[in-house]
Amino acid sequence: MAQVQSCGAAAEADEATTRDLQREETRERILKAAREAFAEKGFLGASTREIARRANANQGLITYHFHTKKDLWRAAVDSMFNELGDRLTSHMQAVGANVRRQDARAAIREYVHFVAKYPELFHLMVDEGRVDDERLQWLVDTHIKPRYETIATGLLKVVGLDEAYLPHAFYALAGAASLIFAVAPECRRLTDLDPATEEAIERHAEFVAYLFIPNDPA
Amino acid sequence: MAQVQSCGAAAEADEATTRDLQREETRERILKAAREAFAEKGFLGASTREIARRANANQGLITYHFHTKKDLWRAAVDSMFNELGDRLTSHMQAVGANVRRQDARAAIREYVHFVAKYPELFHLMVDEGRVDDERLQWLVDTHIKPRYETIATGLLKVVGLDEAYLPHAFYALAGAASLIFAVAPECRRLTDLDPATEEAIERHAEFVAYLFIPNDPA
DNA sequence: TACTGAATTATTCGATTGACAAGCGAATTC
DNA sequence: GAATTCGCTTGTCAATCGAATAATTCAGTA
Repeated sequence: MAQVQSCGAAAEADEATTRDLQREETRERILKAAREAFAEKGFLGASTREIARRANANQGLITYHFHTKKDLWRAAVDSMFNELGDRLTSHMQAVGANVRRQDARAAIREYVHFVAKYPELFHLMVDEGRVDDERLQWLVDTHIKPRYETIATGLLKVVGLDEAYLPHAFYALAGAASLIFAVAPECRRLTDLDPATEEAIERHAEFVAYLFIPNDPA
Repeated sequence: MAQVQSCGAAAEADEATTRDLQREETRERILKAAREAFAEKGFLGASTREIARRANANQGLITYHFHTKKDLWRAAVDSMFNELGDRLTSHMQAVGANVRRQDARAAIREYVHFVAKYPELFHLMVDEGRVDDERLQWLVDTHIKPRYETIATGLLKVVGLDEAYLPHAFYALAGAASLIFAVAPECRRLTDLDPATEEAIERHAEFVAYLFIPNDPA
């Protein structure tokens, strides 16, 4: 992940720059620690000192590289959505214009696997979605809205869904797909199932897929 | 909400006790404010000073009546779950031993209406369910486990559900029912729907009920 | 009425938070 | 090789947190 501009034929300055390498390396180290910490403790629960400690970096470096804690959080969310959004949109685009039920189920399966691998995204959404502040506005506009459009149109096409039910279906799907992984420790304590196992993920994916897109076309 | 032991025929001391009345009244006022504040800001985001301000009470009263902030939170959770238990179990018992699909749908409807009224319960579950600490253990053992049993057996009876899918169905239902209300500000910003309105709640209840218990018995 | 004890207030404490300023020292540049 | 840039460290600041303590008010009792 510590890649710098490795392309050779550039016009301006792109020397090896040992300094830039280390700069990017520590920046990435902090970012990774921030993602983990925010996922575990939430925005308020994770302190910049703990993030720095996780990243084996000085606390002052956070201010130096990311200005404020909020900006660090923003960068962490960005990196998550970028890394993981690619998976989903590419899958959706592969499905194409005329979606069939099997394709839609596969997309839901992909979505479930996605949220299972990165439950911190769900935590972020729930953490930020409850208070209507400037952070939420940024989150919705830059990341959630485009994803909503994609999923929504897909659901409209496949299942004969009244447009009025669209928000309901969207949030029902998101919740049904994500919650079990978001509260995995609780699930382990409540049942004898570990949601993190591959079989549990696949079983949940199948359940949710057939829940929203049943066999009978009705 | 400021009811005291109004029953007359008691053995020991149950004088009118103007003081006990006021004591219980302020206690309840703080509890209500705490529930609201915890729902909006989360456990860390809500300060005891803000809770006291909301309750029109002095901050010291929180320590006096509830000892610590965690105990206040615990009491808030208790009061919420007790109300949920009353509503849901009475509804479940009315359903009786041989559950029919319509009855099960009604129960789900009731559940949706409840989580719509108290989205803070979902926030609590997500907040606490992600870290396996002593708070989670208490939460699962005292509140979630009994509710899990109830809902699980209900689902097993009505829908022909493989027991292996039980945890998946439970969390899928909880997530599908709750998320849209838990992130209501986000939903308002994302769509043109306000999940807090009565019609939106009922529409969501109907959607979820028929999602998990479709018309065709198959 | 004088007294008592509980409910409430006012004040303060130690700890932790995010953020900042000054300086160091190695890498870079001239 | 001297000068300088810049990633980084150290130390510190005001603000805010939960909680404890002392002071005060006031209803109930004898």
